[in-house]
Amino acid sequence: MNHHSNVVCLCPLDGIIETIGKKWTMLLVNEIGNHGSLRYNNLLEELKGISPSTLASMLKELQKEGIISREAFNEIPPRVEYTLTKRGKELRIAIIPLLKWATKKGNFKMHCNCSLLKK
Amino acid sequence: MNHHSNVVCLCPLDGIIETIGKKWTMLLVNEIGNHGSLRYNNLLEELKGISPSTLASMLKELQKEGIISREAFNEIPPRVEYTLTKRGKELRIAIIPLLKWATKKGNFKMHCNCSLLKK
DNA sequence: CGGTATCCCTTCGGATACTG
DNA sequence: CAGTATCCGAAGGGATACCG
Repeated sequence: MNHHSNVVCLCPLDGIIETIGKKWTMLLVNEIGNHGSLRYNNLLEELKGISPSTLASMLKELQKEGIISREAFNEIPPRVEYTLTKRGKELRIAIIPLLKWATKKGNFKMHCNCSLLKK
Repeated sequence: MNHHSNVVCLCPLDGIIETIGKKWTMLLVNEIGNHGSLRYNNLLEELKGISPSTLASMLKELQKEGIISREAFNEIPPRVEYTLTKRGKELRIAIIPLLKWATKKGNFKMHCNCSLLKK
């Protein structure tokens, strides 16, 4: 029997799904991805509604997962920049099918300007 | 400037990400998808560890999202079967890139038998 | 500027017992 | 068999004040 042909298992997702599913994760990945790099206070403004403590803990978690990287510059005033790692950029690509799937919900009206979803 | 060319927005994910990110969602979708259809008590066994109340609430949420459908048969003893909708099947396909992404984590060892991830 | 510390509320989800 | 009802602990995440 070849009923394995379209059997999917989810073990690769173990652990990481808990990170990805969190309220701010994809928004954060996306915001950084769209800008190239961002600073802590930029993110605090752009992600309207996130609290400083939540942002700080998310940034740490995403670093731990190898999705973003943090670079601190020795300046006054201090400057810290967050960027996507290679793996983080790949994540951003990997969710596009999911975005397209979500877009196809009957009542969804596109009000964004995302070339990757246009067709 | 054409910096929009690879700008991604996540508005399609509004709402649905909270469902997808929940602990049991993808496991449930997958389990039903792999079997074709399953009954409440089957799911209770297969998804080792899920509690009856959690399962019930997840099943309702996934129905509301149009991902699974419920069919009740008028028999004694009662029989109820859950299957994926067309949209649910599409979801299952849409997350494969995410699975492949997760698989590429340096330390991940494949111990499943999923033909869709084999190459 | 880039965070911590503290407090607090809500939601998630497990355990168990019960029901139509 | 297919769920509900009740109770509960743990985790997510917001508000605010403060720190190096």
